[in-house]
Amino acid sequence: MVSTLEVTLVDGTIHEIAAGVSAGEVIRDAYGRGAVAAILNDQPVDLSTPIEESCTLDQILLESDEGVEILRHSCAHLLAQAVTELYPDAKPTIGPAIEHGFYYDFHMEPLGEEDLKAIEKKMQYFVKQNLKIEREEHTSATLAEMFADNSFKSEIISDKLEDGDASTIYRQGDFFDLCRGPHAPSTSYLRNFKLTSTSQAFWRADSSRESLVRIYGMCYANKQDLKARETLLREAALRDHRKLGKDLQLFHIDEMVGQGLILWTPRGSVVRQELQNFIGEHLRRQGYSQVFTPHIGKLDLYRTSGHFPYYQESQYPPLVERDLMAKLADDDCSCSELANMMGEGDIDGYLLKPMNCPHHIRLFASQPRSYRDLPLRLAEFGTVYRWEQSGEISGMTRVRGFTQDDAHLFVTEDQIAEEVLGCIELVQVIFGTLGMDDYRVRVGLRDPDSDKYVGESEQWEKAEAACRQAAASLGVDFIEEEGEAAFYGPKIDFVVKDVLGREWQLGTVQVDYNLPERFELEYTGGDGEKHRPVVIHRAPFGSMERFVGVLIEHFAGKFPTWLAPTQVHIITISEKHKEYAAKVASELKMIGARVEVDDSDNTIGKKIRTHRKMQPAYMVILGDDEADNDTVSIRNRKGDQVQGIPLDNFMANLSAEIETRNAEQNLVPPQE
RNA sequence: GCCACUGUGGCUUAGCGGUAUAGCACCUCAUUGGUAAUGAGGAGGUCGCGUGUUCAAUUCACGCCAGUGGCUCCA
Repeated sequence: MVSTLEVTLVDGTIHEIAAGVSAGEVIRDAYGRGAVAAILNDQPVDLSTPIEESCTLDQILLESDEGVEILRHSCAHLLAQAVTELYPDAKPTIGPAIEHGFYYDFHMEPLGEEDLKAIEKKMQYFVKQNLKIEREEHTSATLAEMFADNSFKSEIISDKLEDGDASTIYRQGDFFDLCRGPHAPSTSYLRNFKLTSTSQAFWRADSSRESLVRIYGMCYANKQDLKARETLLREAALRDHRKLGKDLQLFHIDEMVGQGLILWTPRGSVVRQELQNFIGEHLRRQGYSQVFTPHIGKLDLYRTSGHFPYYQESQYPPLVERDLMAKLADDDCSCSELANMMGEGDIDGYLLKPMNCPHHIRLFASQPRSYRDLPLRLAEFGTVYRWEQSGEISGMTRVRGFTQDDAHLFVTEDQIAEEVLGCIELVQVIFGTLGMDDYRVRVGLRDPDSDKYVGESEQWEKAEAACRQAAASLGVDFIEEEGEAAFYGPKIDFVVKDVLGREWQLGTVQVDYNLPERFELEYTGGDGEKHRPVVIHRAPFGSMERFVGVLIEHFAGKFPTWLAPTQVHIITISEKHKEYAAKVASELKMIGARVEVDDSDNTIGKKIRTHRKMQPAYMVILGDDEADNDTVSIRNRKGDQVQGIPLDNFMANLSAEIETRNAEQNLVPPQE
């Protein structure tokens, strides 16, 4: 007599089944096809799992987030199967699902692009075979035996499993892998995948351990999703600020000048200058004082601040005076001796500044300060230099020299909350004006296990509390992340994504009790006693380079009128209109517009096509009709056009659009 | 810094052991054209840099520089 079990589905219906019937069968009867796995008593399991007791059951749809994640994990196994078949010496290590796909790390000889194609082909072959993916349970002893030839898997087994514990493997064809599952039922579920790239990784992300070959792939539930992702990546490539920066002549990076060093072209400099003017207006309103400080400072300054001892590897090496250098050379001083003497302060030198705060702090300390002077807000577009690893440098977003829209606010403890809020409001005004609403707020805290921070615990706690409180008062979601603090204090960061989904920290506000302590800053309070101020560091753009890089992608090179490197391109119909074009150009320049004239003898279609590439806010076309009536014909970037607009009218509207920093272009009504 | 890949006139690109394609851009001439390419002609390159192999290197090898995708790092 076969016993009968009750299976309760999420919709509340109860199915009576015989013991040993698989979860998949019950689900298929109840919901039809479309599941990739099941949830049995709140545990994700394979569809093939036999039901032995009464239970609750739900399906994981192939098209759901959880379903696709399982698919991606199974696809990682498929990759490992293909790799081990083609390269019998390759040792699989780990292979998880990630956003959009999966990767798998192998201990093997490095692969090239050709190899990737061959692996992909082999994977497709296994997909066609439609191999069953089957779960097997084994004791740790058996598992240790099965994976004896793979030291990585052995390490996992001995680390994660107690003696006598059982765990599972998944088998497809001749291939099997240690894995908890669940997995898709068979390889034919995995057909919508594509291998994307290879890279080096380290076993357990530890660079002192074995170097591994990582293979990345993407995988989706259906063909449309895969195609959509491919299309998105192609479109993203078109918005890439490195490509647009070249096409639109916004910046140049020169081999001869150096890696990660941005040369701003005239057109790019316009964008930067407009942004700086914009922020300058807000600084004046908020009571900031503008300062200028040099690009270098003595090593001792940075020993005091902590920059030199704590972050030596990410700075350019110190500059040493010529006479001292000559003397050291005469004394046969070795490089390591020199480094030691610098580290210990036996000789001094200068550092390219990695941050602006020490200079600003010395400005604060240059005079006796009273509580009446606070808050003292010192602002500077200060250029700083950091030795980023060569492989990490990229376009404008990761560079070695960059200009921060920096400021340091010297405040009393009572003023922290209000001043932090003022900083955050500034960031929000800027992001709002530019239509950047897709950002997240991150409160960066200490990593409790790291010793890279300066200062006392007590001060950190106060500062972290201040940041939390400020973030909470924002009214937007924020997350706290350990290990994301600056070395002198916690911070509130505004993080945006670029077109490829990579995150960049832009605006930042940091509360710092430590540097005032290290520099022994003081002010006289209302009580006549000496008190220590708190420093708030803030940079709403972060760096001009990174911000403009992200902005190029945000606008796809189509800057709003106030930011556009050239705002109006004037195009003549024929030679007869040169004179009128010159007149219009000079009047537009009188109101401060950035204008270019094309009175060449190319055809009108040709000229429009050419100028479109440079993305002016508007093109103005001038012919007989316009010259005779003092009007203009205007064309926007979308190709909408309007004719017979009186020149005065156009100028007034253009001025207004620029002055209000309108993110939209409104001078041409949209066409049907 | 590490791994893989890439580097040909301003841009996109063909080619490959015998100093090199084509398109766009540029210049000249003709054309005076109303909203996404008028026609003809011309000029422009020590094929990233260096060393080696070879009778001969842009092509092969090695080293360096720079870029791309990742890894690691990121005050």
